[in-house]
Amino acid sequence: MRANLEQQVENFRERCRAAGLSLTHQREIIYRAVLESREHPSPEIIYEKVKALIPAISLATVYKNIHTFIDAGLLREVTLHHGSLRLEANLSEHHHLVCVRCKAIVDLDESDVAPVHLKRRPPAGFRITRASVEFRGLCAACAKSSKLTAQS
Amino acid sequence: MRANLEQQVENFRERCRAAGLSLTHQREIIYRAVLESREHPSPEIIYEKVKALIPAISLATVYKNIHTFIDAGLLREVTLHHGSLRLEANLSEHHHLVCVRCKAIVDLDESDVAPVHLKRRPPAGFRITRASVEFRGLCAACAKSSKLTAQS
DNA sequence: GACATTTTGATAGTAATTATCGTTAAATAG
DNA sequence: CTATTTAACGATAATTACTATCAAAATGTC
Ligand SMILES: [Mn+2]
Ligand SMILES: [Mn+2]
Ligand SMILES: [Zn+2]
Ligand SMILES: [Zn+2]
Repeated sequence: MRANLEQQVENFRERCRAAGLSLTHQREIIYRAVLESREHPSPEIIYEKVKALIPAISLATVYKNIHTFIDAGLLREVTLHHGSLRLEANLSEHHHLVCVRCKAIVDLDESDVAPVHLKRRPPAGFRITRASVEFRGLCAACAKSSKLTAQS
Repeated sequence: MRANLEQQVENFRERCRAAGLSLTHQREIIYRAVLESREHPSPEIIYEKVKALIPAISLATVYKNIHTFIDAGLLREVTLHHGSLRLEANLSEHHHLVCVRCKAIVDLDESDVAPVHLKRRPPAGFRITRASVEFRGLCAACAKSSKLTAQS
């Protein structure tokens, strides 16, 4: 499941070529920085790490490449809703259906999903208070208007 | 599961009193606006809805009260990571453990979780491409430093 | 290596959110 | 019911995260 680093970097180079992306020094360093991070880093964190290796790098370059990589399917974003706060008053346990295109969020009742549970003990003394499932996909409207555009 | 509106508003009033929060006109209108929204609205959307009823309301008031409500457990945020983009290079199907306090995200292997699946047909022609579980709770470090502060 | 095309770095600009502060409304005491 | 205290509000400046612009530099192709 966890291929070795150089193998993943080689795969990265191939996918860049396939996607017609120039293989720049910056790109490889940025990609490696994410690859080596276990903590699901923010662009700022990546910027700090990359700056240690390429002091002259611009924050804009980091952001631009992160988006390039996401579009090419080389990286993924943890949540589709980092753009702004999204609220709900429904405090009952339930799940969500999210459209990767328009970001719509639809509630799914708890009873509509097979019970989720962690088989192993949570790592490192973590106390779990709730669990919910996020189903990602395309809503009907978006599916109609787009016939496959590299999606997470 | 879906109590009637006025009942929920009455519950809201009680919880405000219990939490020592003044019952202002603005608060009730804001809370109702979220309660009546099925679409997991952003603060801007709530602001627009509320403005129709209280034209002089300030956007800052909407934001402040939303946070007051979240802190009091009256509302919940859909994602704990709306502050900034969080990345991952792990493209395999897996799940997450998230600390509600420090926002740390830890990977859980797919094999550690009972298989998730939707029992019913997805509503309205939604095409699901992937599903992942988010377990929320407190990491060991945060559990140590906080003995219960109203958490989602 | 020369040329066309991308990408980069610097920086100005924008969107979402938060802080500040003087004014107003809610809660409480009398 | 009125006065007083305290919490909340509205206007707006400030901050944070991100995006657009554009001239200079690096890539890829022949
Ligand atoms: Mn919901
Ligand atoms: Mn992950
Ligand atoms: Zn959609
Ligand atoms: Zn924590």
